[in-house]
Amino acid sequence: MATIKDVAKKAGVSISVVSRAFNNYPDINAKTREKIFEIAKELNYTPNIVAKSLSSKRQKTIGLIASGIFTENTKDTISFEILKGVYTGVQENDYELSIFLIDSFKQEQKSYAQFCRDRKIGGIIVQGIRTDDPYFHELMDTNIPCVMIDLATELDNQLIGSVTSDNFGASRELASYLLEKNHRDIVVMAGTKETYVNAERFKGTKSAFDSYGLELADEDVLYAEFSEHKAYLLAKKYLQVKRPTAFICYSDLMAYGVMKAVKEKGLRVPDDISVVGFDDLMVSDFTQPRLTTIRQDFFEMGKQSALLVQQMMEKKEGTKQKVVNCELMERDSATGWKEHIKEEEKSNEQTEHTNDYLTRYR
Amino acid sequence: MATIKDVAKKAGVSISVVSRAFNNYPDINAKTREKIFEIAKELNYTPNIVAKSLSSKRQKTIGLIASGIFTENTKDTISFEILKGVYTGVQENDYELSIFLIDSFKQEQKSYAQFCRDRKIGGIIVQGIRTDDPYFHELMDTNIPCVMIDLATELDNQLIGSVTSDNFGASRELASYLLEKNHRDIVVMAGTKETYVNAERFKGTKSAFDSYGLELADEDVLYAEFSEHKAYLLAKKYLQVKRPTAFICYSDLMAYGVMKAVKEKGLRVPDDISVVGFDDLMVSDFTQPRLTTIRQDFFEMGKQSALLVQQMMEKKEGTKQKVVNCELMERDSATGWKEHIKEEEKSNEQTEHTNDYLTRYR
DNA sequence: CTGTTAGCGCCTTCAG
DNA sequence: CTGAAGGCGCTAACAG
Repeated sequence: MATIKDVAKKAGVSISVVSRAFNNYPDINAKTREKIFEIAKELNYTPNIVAKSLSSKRQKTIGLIASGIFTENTKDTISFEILKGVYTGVQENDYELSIFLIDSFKQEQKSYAQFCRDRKIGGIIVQGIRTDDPYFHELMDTNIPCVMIDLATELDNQLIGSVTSDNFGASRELASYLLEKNHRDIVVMAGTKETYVNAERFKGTKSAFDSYGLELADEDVLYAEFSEHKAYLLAKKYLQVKRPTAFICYSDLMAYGVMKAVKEKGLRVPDDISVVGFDDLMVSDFTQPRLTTIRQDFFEMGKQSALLVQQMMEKKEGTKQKVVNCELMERDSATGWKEHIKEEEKSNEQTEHTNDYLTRYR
Repeated sequence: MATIKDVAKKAGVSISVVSRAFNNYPDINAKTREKIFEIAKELNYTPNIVAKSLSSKRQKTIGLIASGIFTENTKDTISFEILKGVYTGVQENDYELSIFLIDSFKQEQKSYAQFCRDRKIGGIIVQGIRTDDPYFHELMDTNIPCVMIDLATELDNQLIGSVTSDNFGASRELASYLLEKNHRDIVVMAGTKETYVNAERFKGTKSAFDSYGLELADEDVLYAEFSEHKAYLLAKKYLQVKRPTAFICYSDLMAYGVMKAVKEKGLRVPDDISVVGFDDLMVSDFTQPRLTTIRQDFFEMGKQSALLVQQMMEKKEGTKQKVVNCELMERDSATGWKEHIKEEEKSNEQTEHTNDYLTRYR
């Protein structure tokens, strides 16, 4: 375990020179610097991050605070994708990552702000935490730069950034997709009303309806709080009185619930009712039928968050709101309304071919 | 940001007393201790972990080194489960966790040992790294306690522990399950031969065959390196010449590949050929048909690893090899072999265990 | 039981 | 361009 001292001694300079060399200070003789690096390599020396973090003025560690990871549906692997993205972005510029996973069940939650102080965390990324979380507000009141994933920020706070999917655009595209296919009796299985992503998606849906001169009736908008089971129950109830031609769901999980309700009603997806989702979870490529949905690039969102928070930590200028594009994954759970009836009549045999193989290579 | 100094001053004691109070030293007056805690709470003080880690003799941070997370099949969410388990186990006892994700594609890998030194890591958990990784050996040569997940350890090194699934037992159960259902033409889609888990699973399979007086022919054991696509290709090729009644796959991913090959051959799963897997990935509950497989409890494995490495760091006695139980998930991809059932009906059950049988099916 | 005194390994003024 | 010196916040002997 070589320390900075060893390097300094062997190089015949003082430790402060070594330190400066390693931190890319400009005021070091090129030769000295070179020699130092040489010796460092020889001695297999790398700066101790802990000591560095303790003594240094500027923080180099980023905190990722994620909630709901333990309680969330196991089909839901979004947090992992985000984590991978964050890790990638953090590592790219030699920052350190410290993760803090919140379990909303456990009582003994610790203050996020304290978590940061104790670890000398200089910038943080929050994901999946609720805006009414008291610790969240405490955190916002610190002077630590913070980027939020999928959370709105009306506050014009220079210390707060955000990264989200293009919820509006994607949602608009999704609704348009159905509208183009002549669906007119559409019900929206929304998530949690107060939520930022929900609001954005709803705007997108409405915007698409607007373009067609259509309106969304209140009774055709259901709120299932992003829960598979609640969506199932709501859809089931709805189908007892009405028969729409399509469901737009604001999450894949809810789409699964809806599909279940539709099937239990003795109806077919998509022949009788089309169902589309939002997220593109892994499982959506394996449902029966495969779910047409919006793919969110969670990895990219994580990575962008890391990059953004670094930018803020380094006090560089730049936009503090990043939007990541989505992609419509056209699969088998939605079909044209009316047209498909004709199609079905003329070609019965073709259809069997499509659903057969589950395993596909991308 | 209150520091230990502030608390000491306000409490009218020296900082070392505060330090000792917080570290539960016995030689502190109960009243003093109480007062210190009181003031600490008042000042909202908690010890700075970085400073602690720098100055303390005993290390309190655990490293998780995981490989293959970025390159692995996206259906494969095993690493995430392990991570969650590790996090849980680490947090339970106020250790710190530092993660190190290796991307085998990237050239610029860093030394694991250095990673540990730089962070004052006192114990580490490795997952998914290959035994022929040079950095791995360097790590083993340090005096840092290390627990390996799903890796064998013949070495009787006091600094090395391991946590694995009960690969042998589960595999034996899996084969027995098929054997009981009268399958006799079974092919094994194995993983990577040199791998610990593969060897254990293979032993399990053989053990089950032994109990039935059967043997496994070499040509009926295929090695697909745990790859979905390779398994698909191997199965496809195999089916061109032979027609087994069942496939035992040493991973779910490979089972998907096999199912695909079976279906492409115009055969049905499980009516014509049964297929079973190992892992129980999320997707296995959604394949068509749903995959019968062995569920591994990766969360528990992660948690046990964390607990074990702590035990080693604290130099406590105890077993250094932990085995986590698996569970057979009986779903729809395997069924009884009908022709055998008929045969059996006419003949005596006793004959089943004779040598006749063995020769007949060799 | 408590205080004093060195560090842990590095960064960062401030002189020179 | 380089060196000396004083921390960062805490732990750990060692006296008292």
